[in-house]
Amino acid sequence: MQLKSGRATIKEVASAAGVSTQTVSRVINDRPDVSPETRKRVQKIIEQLGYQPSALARSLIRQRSYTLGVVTAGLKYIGPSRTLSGITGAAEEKGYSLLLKELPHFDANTVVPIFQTLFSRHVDGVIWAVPEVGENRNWVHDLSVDLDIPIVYLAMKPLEKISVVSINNYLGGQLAMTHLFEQGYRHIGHISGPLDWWEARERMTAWKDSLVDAGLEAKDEHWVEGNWSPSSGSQAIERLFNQYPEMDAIFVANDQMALSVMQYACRKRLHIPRDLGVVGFDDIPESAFFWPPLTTVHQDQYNIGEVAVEETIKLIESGWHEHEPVQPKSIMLSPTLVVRQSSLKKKG
Amino acid sequence: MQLKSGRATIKEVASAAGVSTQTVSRVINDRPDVSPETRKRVQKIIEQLGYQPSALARSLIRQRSYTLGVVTAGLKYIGPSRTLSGITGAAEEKGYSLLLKELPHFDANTVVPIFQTLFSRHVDGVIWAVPEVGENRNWVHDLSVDLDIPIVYLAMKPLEKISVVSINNYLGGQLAMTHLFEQGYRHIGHISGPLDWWEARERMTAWKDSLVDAGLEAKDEHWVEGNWSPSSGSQAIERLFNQYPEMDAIFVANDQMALSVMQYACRKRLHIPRDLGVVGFDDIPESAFFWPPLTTVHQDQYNIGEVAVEETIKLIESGWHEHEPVQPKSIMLSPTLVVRQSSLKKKG
DNA sequence: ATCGATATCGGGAACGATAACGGGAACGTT
DNA sequence: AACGTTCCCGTTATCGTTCCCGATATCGAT
Repeated sequence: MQLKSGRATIKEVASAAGVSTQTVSRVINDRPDVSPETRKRVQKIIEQLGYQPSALARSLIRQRSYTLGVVTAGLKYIGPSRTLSGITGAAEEKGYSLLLKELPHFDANTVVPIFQTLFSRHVDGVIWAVPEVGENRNWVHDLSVDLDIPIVYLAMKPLEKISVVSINNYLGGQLAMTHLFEQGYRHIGHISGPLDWWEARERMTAWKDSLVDAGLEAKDEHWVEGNWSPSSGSQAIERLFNQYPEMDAIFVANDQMALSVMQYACRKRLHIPRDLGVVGFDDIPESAFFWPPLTTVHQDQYNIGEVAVEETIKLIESGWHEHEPVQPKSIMLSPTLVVRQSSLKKKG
Repeated sequence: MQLKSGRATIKEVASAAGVSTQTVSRVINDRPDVSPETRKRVQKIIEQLGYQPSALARSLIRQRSYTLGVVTAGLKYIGPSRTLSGITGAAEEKGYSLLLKELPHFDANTVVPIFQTLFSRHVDGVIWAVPEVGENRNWVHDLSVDLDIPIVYLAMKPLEKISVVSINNYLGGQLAMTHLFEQGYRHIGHISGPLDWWEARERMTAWKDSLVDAGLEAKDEHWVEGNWSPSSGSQAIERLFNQYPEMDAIFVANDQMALSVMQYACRKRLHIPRDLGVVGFDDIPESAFFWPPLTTVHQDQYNIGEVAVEETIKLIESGWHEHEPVQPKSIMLSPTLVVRQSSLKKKG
């Protein structure tokens, strides 16, 4: 079959088949009132000309584009891109196309022009795949009031009356801490992510609450704020050991920082997990091949993207058949703990 | 300013301002024949209504959409997503939107429906950001003959009469090998990527040629094929040491596999770089924090995306002003060597 | 007073498709 | 024979813009 970049139009097909454009339209939309012979004849011409209906023209006349706007940030990190991958997969399956925008940074305040572009292209819905950092959530939310298309937010604090899909970061932190307790660690430090991130605050709070619930202390000297990067992890672990020499385990807010913690331990001749238990967060592919292999909280970022698409489309299409409008809701996905050697004091 | 998802149309603006739609059109396109007062009045109404011209309708009537189709694969890996990030950055800057498609795998033969979707949405050009694996290049190329919109290919072998943007993988391999020679290593093994990848073949050939050029042997027992993953690296290094016990250095085709080589060395009490020099490829962020830090070939994948967008737009817009049509060309970007401890035998 | 040039604006068609409606042919029903 | 159905297909209007052309007004020059 040949592709001619959609140059053939419905008119050419119509005149080649000796029918009206309306009839051609009926054929390509599988509508009933066309005689079998005519249908066959038209289909043959369509095949010959490599005709393909213009999605643009269609979007204009029907008032839907079957297009989703996706706003992301930090594609150079593995998390956001995995989520994006989930989005492309699910969108493809549902027959939706994607218009992609990427913020220059996580808390970039360039929201207005981005939404303008998306709206001018008549997207049916928007997936705001930008983690909640600083005030960025409010910038979007202020715009989206009274919007007549659905928005689904990712990786932010669940709120009333809007759709949010997030990993339960707090639960993830609890899983990590419970595991460390079970292994007999009692002096557990924490390297957090940057605290303007909602996800970092959740993980941090879980660390603190878990300690308190276990009747242990969570002093300010027991944790340090990092910025997700390996190099910030290096600095953090150094400071932390100065402030908290008795520390025998550490819950690190992501795997990249955990990696540099382990490198530090290696340099200082500290044995992991004997002298220091380490648990990370994210489960990046390298984690299983660190030395020792890293215990970490696994989150299925691909699945976040899939769920987001499904939610968005549900909201969109519920608007078509008026009877039972779907309400926005928040969805919390549960992470799991992957236990590897870096935290196995008991029988490691 | 309020956003109403583009509900206001040019007609409403026109009647609200008491002019024809034509005049409104002239105002929003900054055309001269409008009186200053009228212009101001129209602009005010536009502001009030939050009017935004429909990019869809525009794309239909002008015959260009200012939209690029981007086909990618393997977004769950860091390389493709960095490139995608470069694409979004450059496209944003040039005022183009992106329609994103992701192949389910690198050598998926679902090319036809993907192109159909893109064409039906009237993209002005396509960036084929899928590395050359197996026959996937031909599937696309067969379709793209006689196409009236430009296609720019990424990460594949340069060819006549088409536009390709690639990293010079062969040069990267040479950089790695030259460096190992300089450090005094003579028995250099190789773990390649999967050889249906063009990039893997290039790196492998560079390894082989470099050995031969240096008057050394490159036997079949001196290298093993991996599949980019850390676990394949584990298996490969094990096999390789059995086949090639004298090996004193190794050039690994990517950092993830190099990581597991180093983990293997750690288990076997081999000292890096003394007993085994290691050089990787990619320069993933973790590499600087492996133990020891990994010497690797750095490729600027973000820049590939940027260059691809620039090339595509150059080809597109050269078609508008007919006088000097730009010819497709191949661009090879040079990688650089990042020297870290894993290969510094001399003065490490 | 007439003409031509310039500035300003609007009408109609078109881009490629669909929805709503209407009309003719063939058929059966009364 | 008159009527209503059903099947099939075409006409017209529309989506939101822009382009081509023409219309009017103004003003200085003849």
